[in-house]
Amino acid sequence: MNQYTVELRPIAPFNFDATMFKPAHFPSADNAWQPGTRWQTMRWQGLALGLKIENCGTTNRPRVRLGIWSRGKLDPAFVESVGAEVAYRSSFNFDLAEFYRIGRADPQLAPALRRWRGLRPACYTSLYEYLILAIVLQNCTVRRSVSMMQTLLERCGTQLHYDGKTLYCMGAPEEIARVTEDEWRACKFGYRAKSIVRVTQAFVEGRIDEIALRQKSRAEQRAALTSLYGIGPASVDYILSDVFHRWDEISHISPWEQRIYSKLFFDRNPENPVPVDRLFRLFQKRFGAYQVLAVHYIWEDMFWRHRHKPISWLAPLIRL
DNA sequence: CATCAGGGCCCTG
DNA sequence: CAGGGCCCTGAT
Repeated sequence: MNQYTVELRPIAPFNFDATMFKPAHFPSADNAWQPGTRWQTMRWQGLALGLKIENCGTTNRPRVRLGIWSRGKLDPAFVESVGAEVAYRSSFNFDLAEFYRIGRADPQLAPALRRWRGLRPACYTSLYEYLILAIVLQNCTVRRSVSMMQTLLERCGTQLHYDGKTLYCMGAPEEIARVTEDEWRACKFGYRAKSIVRVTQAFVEGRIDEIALRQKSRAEQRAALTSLYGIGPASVDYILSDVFHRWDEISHISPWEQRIYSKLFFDRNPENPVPVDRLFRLFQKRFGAYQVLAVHYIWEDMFWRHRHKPISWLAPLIRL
């Protein structure tokens, strides 16, 4: 394996661990984390890369060392582009100042901002990989989603050994396209098999260009995503925020999130949740243009606390 | 054992 | 635009 290094400097403040590890995510064989280090595979321009993202700075003077492992040689421009993509995906260059100025006035948000100062939303995958994830999340428990992701990695992924880790890198759309709908059904993907095949086909045929879509309007992004078979309002809402960094709108709340939000924001018994319209109004009124960020901070704060010491009301709401 | 809802979406009427 | 069907799984 060839190895390369890039230095990155996120805008301060930067909380490395709260940005590079999200305790609410389920484990996946394409990444590993320990405090100060995230290992993450990445399919970039068709190449399977092993990344090591290391904290070399502090919250106020952030520095990140990005190690890149590759089977083939990489030219300097390619290496730079990997660095830029990692910075984009984890919002290294987003200035949190305005959000903090507004958020500090909110009595519920302020403590979370203090505890997690420098936390940024992060999506460690490409749009294509996120679409696949969105499909395997639909209508199933965490265990089943984990199993389907593992199947995808084992069947179509590339196993990488680097820096003492063994991780899978997700296959390119062309590789996933070699598996038929019937084969996915045999792997217990159920009706999602059809969605996997059709979304993959859209990428193989070049009908979706993630980089170009980043510059388009919200409406154009929504239309492009909705046109994909198996991608509806819930998946689109996650993608608009996680992949395209639109942090000013929450337009979909699923029942399990509704129960958690009801407890968090209204201290309601999750079995008797408040209507989603009330949640939408609350988010809009209290957090306005930063509602996705505000909810993310409160959400992550809850999951870090849960990880440290299980929260009794939360456990039954997470369907394992 | 049977039934059913579920971390959506598509399609039909 | 409301509601049934869809693959499976786990809860009852």
